[in-house]
Amino acid sequence: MSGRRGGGSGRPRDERIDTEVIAAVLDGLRRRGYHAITIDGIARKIGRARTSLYRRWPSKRHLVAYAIVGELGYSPAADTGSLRGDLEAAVATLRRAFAGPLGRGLAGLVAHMAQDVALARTIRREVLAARRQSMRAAFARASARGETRTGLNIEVLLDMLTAPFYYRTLFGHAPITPHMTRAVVAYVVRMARPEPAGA
Amino acid sequence: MSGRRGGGSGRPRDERIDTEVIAAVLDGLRRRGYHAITIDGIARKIGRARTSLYRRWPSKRHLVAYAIVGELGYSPAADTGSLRGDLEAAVATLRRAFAGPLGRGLAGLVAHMAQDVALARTIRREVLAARRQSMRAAFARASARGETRTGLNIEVLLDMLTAPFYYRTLFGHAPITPHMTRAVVAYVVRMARPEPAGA
Amino acid sequence: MSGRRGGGSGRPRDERIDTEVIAAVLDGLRRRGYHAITIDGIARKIGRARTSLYRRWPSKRHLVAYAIVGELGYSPAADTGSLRGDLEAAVATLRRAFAGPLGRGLAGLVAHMAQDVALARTIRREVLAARRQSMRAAFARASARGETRTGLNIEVLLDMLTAPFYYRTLFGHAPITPHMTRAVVAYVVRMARPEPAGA
Amino acid sequence: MSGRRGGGSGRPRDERIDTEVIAAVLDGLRRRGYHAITIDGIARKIGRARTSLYRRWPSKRHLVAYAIVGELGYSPAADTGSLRGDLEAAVATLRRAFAGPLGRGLAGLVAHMAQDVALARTIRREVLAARRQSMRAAFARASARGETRTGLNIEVLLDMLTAPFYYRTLFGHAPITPHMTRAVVAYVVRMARPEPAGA
DNA sequence: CCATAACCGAGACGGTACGTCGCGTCTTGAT
DNA sequence: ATCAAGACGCGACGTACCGTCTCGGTTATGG
Repeated sequence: MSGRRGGGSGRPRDERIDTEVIAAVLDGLRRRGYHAITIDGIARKIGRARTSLYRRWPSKRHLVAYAIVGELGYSPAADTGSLRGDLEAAVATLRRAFAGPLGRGLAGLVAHMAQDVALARTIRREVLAARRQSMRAAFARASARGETRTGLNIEVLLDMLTAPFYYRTLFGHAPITPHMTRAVVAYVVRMARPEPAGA
Repeated sequence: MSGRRGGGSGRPRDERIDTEVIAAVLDGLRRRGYHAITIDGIARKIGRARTSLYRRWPSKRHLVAYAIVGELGYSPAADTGSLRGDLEAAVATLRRAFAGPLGRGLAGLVAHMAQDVALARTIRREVLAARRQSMRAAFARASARGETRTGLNIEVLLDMLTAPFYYRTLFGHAPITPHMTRAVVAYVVRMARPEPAGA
Repeated sequence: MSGRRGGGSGRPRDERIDTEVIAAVLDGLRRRGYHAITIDGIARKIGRARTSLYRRWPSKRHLVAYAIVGELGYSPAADTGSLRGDLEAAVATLRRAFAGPLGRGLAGLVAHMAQDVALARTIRREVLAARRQSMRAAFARASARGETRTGLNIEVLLDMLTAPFYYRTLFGHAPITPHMTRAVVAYVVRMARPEPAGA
Repeated sequence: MSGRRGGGSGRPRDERIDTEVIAAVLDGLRRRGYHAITIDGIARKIGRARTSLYRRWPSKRHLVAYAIVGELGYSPAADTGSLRGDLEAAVATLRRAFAGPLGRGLAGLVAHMAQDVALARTIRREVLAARRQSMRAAFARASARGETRTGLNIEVLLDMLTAPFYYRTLFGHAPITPHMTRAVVAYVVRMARPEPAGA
């Protein structure tokens, strides 16, 4: 997402700039929110030239998206031995991410996705897809262990599992708490478990 | 939300302007998305003066929020006799709204909520709260009919029921279909139903 | 050259801004030369918004051209009773103009004329044409008085009369002095005078 | 003017680059004018590195000045036997030069002279001075032949002779034609000739 | 019936951020 | 020491909206 050079020719990029920029963006998100982020502001804060940012990211939205993607990272798809454990691990990374700068930045990111199809595609591929894949794997393991019934609509379950965290972050009608986190996972597990034997 | 004048004296407001503006905003949302909405653009499109818009709404975000709130409207809180029916009715209004201009405008609204606490409060109060209240009532009726078990975390259930629609609209990783709608409602109903008798 | 509004509608232009801008431009030309002129610098110097300049002139070159045209002004085409007197009066306005900010600005103006055909046309029309016309009239009066011979190539004479002032200003190989001014006029008069009777 | 390296060690300069650059600059001047000349553009056009240009000329204006000086060249100071012939020869080289890329480049050169005193000095020395010296020699020969009267202000005559060509080139109010060329020379010769005997 | 007050239209104003372009310098690896 | 490649710092450009303001002109209504 941050343009890379081809061969070994030419003066090499100063890797520190990348780090400084991302740090400044995340700090800006955390402290004042997305709308306060300015290319010029970032550049001045880290004492670099505006040009050096535009050399790496074609526009503000790409820059912020890049920072957010790095922050959200890739959930390690823990294998804890139980569906509940796996899902709680997956969801915990979401909760942690949203508690930091990402929480304030998410709304801005979403807005830019709406006006830049390519950006939206990238975010879906780089962030959402990876996380969903790891959660699908958790369901597959549970299925192999006989913990889940058949005919589940996994995609919908994944939405019901994760969407509430995005929703609460974006609309702020209720906080994301450990209790709420456990409740969501518990409900999903309940939906997925096999029919009781004597039915 | 659209500012009103004081006494009865003076030239009266031209009510048509309100209508024209809202229509133009929704049309703009539908056709080109939130970021393409411009106070000046709206004014030119309907052949009115910019002043006339600022006289009604203090800023662009208020205007757009007003248009969106009106479009989302208040879910009629249908009482169909069954929890599944009630929830499907409630969710159907969401689905319809997101299929129209609101779908494209949601991201922008969310972004402005993130930078304007007062606006966020208003949206939560005027839009989310009303819808949630009607759904809570549906759960209460179901409880009275003995359709649900006790100890349910209704707030979490409401999030799991509605968040997927916001989530899919904002991130676009999967479409909102009738099949998906039914699946979500079915899962929620399943989570809420009483324990099978012979357990 | 500075865009004018149509009817009487809308908030009227603040005429002071025009004056302040022109004064600042001329002062900048005089003190630091053309290349030091900056839209933003002008705006800051007079405490106005950059927008207010762009509202009047579409670009820096238009602004500077406008300032210069005003400064060069229109030579009043004095009628002193003799060709020498008329030409000296006409040339004197040139000399005065080039001694001020215009001298430093002329090179920049010329450069911009070379890259903007429309601007070049305007300058020729508004500045050169007017001055030449008044000098042509002086020759016509001299002709009526019998001071000049027939068959003169007036256009070439006008170039030989005025070009040296532009030339010395632009290339700086020699100063423009009263003595040089008189010499140029004297030579032109000599070229134009009738053949001596007994030839 | 094109910087030279020190000792004999190291990889030798590629002389072709000098030629390619100058050719590209003159071609750029001719086709799109001074403002379209770009260090980077030149380098790309000839497939060389920007560094190779900066190694030879310290800045864009030096490069262009160098190209122009070479193009204007040194007038051969012809000795045709008559003042008219000598001056026509001298002026013809001017006319030819201005008909080519130099014509479009002159304005830009003049602008850079205005903001770089050293450059201005160089141009005056390398270009103007040489040409004027050769024309002064022509006047000296004419004086020796008794073709001119005494007390002439040669410097002013030289300006009146050559300035019109610069002037018309820079302002474009009239073309430079053979007819106009002859007229200018004829007027200068007329100004310079001795007083008619019977006066 | 006519004065007042709020409206409407038009557009200038101050301001912020954007993304682009060109400059001239610096840093690298390879001839 | 050159060459090719390209990052870097810098400064200015012109654009786009924002939200505020100041005009002249319009229209109900209340003294």
